[in-house]
Amino acid sequence: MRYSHQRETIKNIVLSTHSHPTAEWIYNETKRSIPRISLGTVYRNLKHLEHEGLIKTIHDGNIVRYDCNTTLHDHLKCNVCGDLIDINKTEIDVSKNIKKNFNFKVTDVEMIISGTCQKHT
Amino acid sequence: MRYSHQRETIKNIVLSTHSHPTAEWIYNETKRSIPRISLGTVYRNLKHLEHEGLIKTIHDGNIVRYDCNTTLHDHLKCNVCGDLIDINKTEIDVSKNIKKNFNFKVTDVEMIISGTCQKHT
DNA sequence: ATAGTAATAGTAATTATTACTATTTAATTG
DNA sequence: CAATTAAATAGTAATAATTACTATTACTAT
Repeated sequence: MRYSHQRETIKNIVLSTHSHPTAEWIYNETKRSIPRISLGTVYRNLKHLEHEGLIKTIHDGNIVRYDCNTTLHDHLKCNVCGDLIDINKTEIDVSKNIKKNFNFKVTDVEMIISGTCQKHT
Repeated sequence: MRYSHQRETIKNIVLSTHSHPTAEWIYNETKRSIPRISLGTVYRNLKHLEHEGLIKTIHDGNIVRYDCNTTLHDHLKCNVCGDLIDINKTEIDVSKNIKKNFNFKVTDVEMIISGTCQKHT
């Protein structure tokens, strides 16, 4: 992987926020220091960074977001303000704890566990 | 809600499969009995059916699927064949059980719990 | 310094979904 | 039953997010 100023800038921007930004937000932030950057460059480098394990893609409904927290964790999504709040795996083992620990009123849970099913053993 | 042959057909198709179909698949199935049906009609009626609580939307990465199982449950997604396997809430309380109960090798977990955060109390 | 090739900018293409509008059709009423 | 009314549809256009394409730029090794 050859050095590029654009990728370095994108990396620093994503790694410096915990706000789960979208590609569009990252694009606009990057434009502040590299005004002529291309949106395609942002997408390409986000893919590279994910492939290197530096960031993770998260699917917030049909909105794709990027997360600098690559540890195994989940999210609480507020339906009013849209915020995503990080929670650790251990904290969700009993879903009743969410109300107590986060003062968060749960209305829906969407979880997809990925892996390999029994057909491919 | 006025009766429509199109909506009735779409409803029957979605309710008769547990394969978590996409809008495109439902569109093609519906065309078999209503060849001139419009894709917009499919999307509009899937929204209606969801609004009535008859079906649920699930987000499989960036692919939107529809589920006739409206009970609170999650999914195992196989990275090899793409299948989504229904699992009940109680079965995931301890994630180690997944390997044992489903012979499913977990590589990633994506979960979003929706609701209202403490800022809106 | 130059050559070679990866990365970029800018634009076009693609895909999924929604919006729009003239026409059709289900329900209502006389 | 025929006429009326408004909801639903078909067909098409528009939108949004992402990817593909290509000529140009700029790292890096020699």
